[in-house]
Amino acid sequence: MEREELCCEAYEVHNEKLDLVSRNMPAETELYDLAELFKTFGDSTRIRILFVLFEAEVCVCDLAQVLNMTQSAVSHQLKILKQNRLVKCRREGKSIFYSLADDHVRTIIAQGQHHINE
Amino acid sequence: MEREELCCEAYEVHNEKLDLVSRNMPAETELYDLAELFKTFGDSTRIRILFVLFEAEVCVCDLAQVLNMTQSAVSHQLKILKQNRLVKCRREGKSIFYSLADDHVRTIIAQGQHHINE
DNA sequence: TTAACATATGAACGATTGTTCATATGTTAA
DNA sequence: TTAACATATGAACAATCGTTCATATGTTAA
Repeated sequence: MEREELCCEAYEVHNEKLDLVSRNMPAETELYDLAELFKTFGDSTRIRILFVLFEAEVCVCDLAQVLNMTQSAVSHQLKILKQNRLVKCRREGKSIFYSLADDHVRTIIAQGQHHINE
Repeated sequence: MEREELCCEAYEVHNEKLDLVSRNMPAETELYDLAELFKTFGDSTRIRILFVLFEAEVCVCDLAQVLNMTQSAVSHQLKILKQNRLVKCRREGKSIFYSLADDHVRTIIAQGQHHINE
């Protein structure tokens, strides 16, 4: 037997399981990146911003008005969403228009909705 | 025109967009629940726990050993995962075995992996 | 019942997070 | 250039979060 001591007094079964687990555990960096991605979805303000972008490409001041937030607060959250590649933006004159970066965002939130509505 | 003042000096277009947005914005409680769900995924310790449960139903002390964490820390995180219905558990003698609550968990994490690996 | 094991939980701590405020950057029209 | 508009950003603050430590609860065997 490989391990000296084990909990639960059920040695063999546990070793089998744990070997299987370590074979399929992603690398440390991927685990960190995954957590970071979901952390980005884990705030109702950012979720609201994303739902706005589901419907339209909008500028920062419109987001602030619709969500009843300060321009600064919106801008800070947009930065986080952009850093995690959930949104992209383009400049048009004085305004900067934000939109969804790709369709994974829709899929992930849709899966989340399925989970909470059952 | 409905609104008195608007930013970006582009009144009509914005009103159209914002009407569309407000029609499709989920209720406050759903936004909050969604954020709460994703917050649960937003920690690398909990992600690691879930990856273990992808492979096997395990007890708390095994999780602690595999993840090199204290039993207490694991137990606290399992409570959060359980509150958000990501895992379920059953007692077998002195041990309590944890497993995935449903397959949404796998799907959501898989979507997350797709997003970060592109 | 008692002792040993497995898990859960409350308090406390440092660390992280989201907002606000003030201000900086960038763009356009005059 | 200057003024006005749109957005970004750094510092500061309260609030939330994850871990640790000590201890409580629950189960089993003796």
